[in-house]
Amino acid sequence: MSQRRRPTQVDIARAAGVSQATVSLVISGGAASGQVAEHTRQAVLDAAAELGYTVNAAARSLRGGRNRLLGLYTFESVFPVDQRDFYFPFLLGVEEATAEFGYDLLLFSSVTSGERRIYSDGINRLKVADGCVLLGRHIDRAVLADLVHEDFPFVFVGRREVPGVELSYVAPDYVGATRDMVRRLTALGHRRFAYLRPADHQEPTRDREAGFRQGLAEAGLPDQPVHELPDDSPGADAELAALLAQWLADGVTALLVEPKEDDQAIVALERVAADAGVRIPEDLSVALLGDPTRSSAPGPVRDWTRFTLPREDMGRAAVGLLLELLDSDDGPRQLSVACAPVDGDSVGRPR
Amino acid sequence: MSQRRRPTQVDIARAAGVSQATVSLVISGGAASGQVAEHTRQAVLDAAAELGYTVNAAARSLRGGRNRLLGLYTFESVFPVDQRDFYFPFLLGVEEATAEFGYDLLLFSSVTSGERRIYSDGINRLKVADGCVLLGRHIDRAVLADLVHEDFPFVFVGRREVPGVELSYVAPDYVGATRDMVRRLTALGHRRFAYLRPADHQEPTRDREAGFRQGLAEAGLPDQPVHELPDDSPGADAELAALLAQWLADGVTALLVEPKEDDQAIVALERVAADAGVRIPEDLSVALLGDPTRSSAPGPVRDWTRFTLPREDMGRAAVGLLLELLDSDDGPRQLSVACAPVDGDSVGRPR
DNA sequence: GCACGGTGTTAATACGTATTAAGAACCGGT
DNA sequence: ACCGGTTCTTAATACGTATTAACACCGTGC
Repeated sequence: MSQRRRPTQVDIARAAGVSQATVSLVISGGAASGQVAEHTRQAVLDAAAELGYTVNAAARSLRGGRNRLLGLYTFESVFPVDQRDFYFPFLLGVEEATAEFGYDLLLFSSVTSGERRIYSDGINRLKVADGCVLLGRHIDRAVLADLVHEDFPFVFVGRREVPGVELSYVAPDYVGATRDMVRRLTALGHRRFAYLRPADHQEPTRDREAGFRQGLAEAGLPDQPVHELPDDSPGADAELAALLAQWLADGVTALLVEPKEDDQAIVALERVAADAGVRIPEDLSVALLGDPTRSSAPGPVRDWTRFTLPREDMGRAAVGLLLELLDSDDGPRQLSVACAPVDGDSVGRPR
Repeated sequence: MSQRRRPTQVDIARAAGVSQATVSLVISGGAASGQVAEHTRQAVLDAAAELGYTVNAAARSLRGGRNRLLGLYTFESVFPVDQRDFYFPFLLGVEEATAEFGYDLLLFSSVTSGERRIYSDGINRLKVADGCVLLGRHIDRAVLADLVHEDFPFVFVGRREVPGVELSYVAPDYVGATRDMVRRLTALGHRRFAYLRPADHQEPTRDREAGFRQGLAEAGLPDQPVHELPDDSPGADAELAALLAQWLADGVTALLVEPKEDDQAIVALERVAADAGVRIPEDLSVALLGDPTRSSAPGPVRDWTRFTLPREDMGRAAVGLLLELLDSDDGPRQLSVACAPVDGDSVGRPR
């Protein structure tokens, strides 16, 4: 492959008999390009095609122009190209909306020195793109603050807080959806609840819990116990069995569970309930506060009562919000997306 | 988005009492930076830290050339983000290898004026990336020739020929795999064959057919009939039933089928054989010359005897070849990838 | 004292693009 | 003929960085 110098706008200008500034007006196609006469415009395009011209993305970025590239970056260790990945539908929504808006999608998946990072040697790699959608549960909050400080346009998928800065994000309304789930359960007659959440305290977890407490307060019920999902250590089943026994002894008739991104905890819950002879929903109603992942356990899959977050729609909405940010001088924005209830069959009237 | 100006190397230079060139030497850390005195270097780093300096990647790229982006473009009308898409595994392989080599992957999926094209107003959009992997069965051969003429580095996935130019590609060895399949069937005792192929005459179809004829010649057998897969028009089943009847009357004991990208033809074949009371493989052995797609028909899925092409590996190999092209001045290259046999249960001894 | 080599810094420049104010040409009205 | 407005093009400049040859200074040897 010969390393021929690529043609620049100066080359096009010479070939078309105009100035480089005119070439730029035509090629960049902005509002000012309307000033250019049609015959001049055509001469420039002909010359560009003949010489095989294409824009130098770096030069355009340096000058503050746009490359019509939107980036996608995840803080998770695995890039979401596996269809079973929780984040895969977000990628589909992002890809679809990006294409529709006439942008190409840049997957920031490169690994250097065994790691994938936004900042490498102080250089923000994301700036190759005009803006970026960010995914992931376990974020680096310092990196987010850095992105805000350098005014790099991004939209995070999910609600996140970083002290001292305001972020743009598209987030499911977990507060409302969880409150509605409690409302539904109390309408069925449930008065005693238990609640299982992941051990970390990320914002989505805190939002669901806030919705839980709102739902209880609405129904005039006292605060009720919140527990952490056991991890997958050897004693986890025994721990869960003990919790289950305690709940039943306390008169708990409904359990709310925030699913993790794998289905291990839900599989364990079903196993422990079956071992204890507890039927779902006859003896204990169980509602999930989100979608379970595709089950990797053998056997029929339960149709859980839950709410579902529209992941593809959220990916699309993130792109829409990001493009709004690119087009305006306003500050960070937040968008809330409703979750949809799914009836399922894991909830019934209390015994 | 507030428009605060970010600190530049000129600002650092002023704060440290040195020139911008000295700042650049320190920050870029190349071989030449060893010339800078330690106390000067420290003053620069202190000033950079105090002012919150980060490198502008676009300016650095403009000065140096490459963006470390590899592109992916498909000539198919749908971008392969659906996991059932024939091309999805290629995308997975491309993404994985691209990340490993420290490049980010740019999906050229943008749609303008209702279309997705490489050349728009004569401008090659792919050139935002350093090079590009191309996919698709129904290609625009003129576009490929244009890419070659402008020395744009690309690798096509699959063997393709364009008059007057030589292309770089990674291709399955369909000739060898089909010849081996014929060899296997003749070893089982089959002497009379029928062959079904798609109606178009793309290179992969021609390669398989060449392998078929090689296998026959090896076994000292005369040429045998080649037919086109019926389309999905109303009379297609009748047409296929007539062919089946003719084959059986002629003593055909083995059928070779090149699968299309959908499974419609294979579903039809199974239906027609069952209607005619022809059992596979007892009455007629059937071997597929490639992978069938995931079946959309209800019921158990047959384990077809076939060869399989390693689509993810091919995606990876395409990236490897593309990076070789980027790093060398040599001309176009071709790489052949072996297909793996799958025993399946649709082939047996002739009656 | 002069010449040479080594060390350290910098002025100048280039990379390729986008923007803007200025200039030129043209047209219509008075 | 002159003036003002419109259309179109362009000279000049900026964006932020990396590179290179030139320069200044110092030390050493003759």
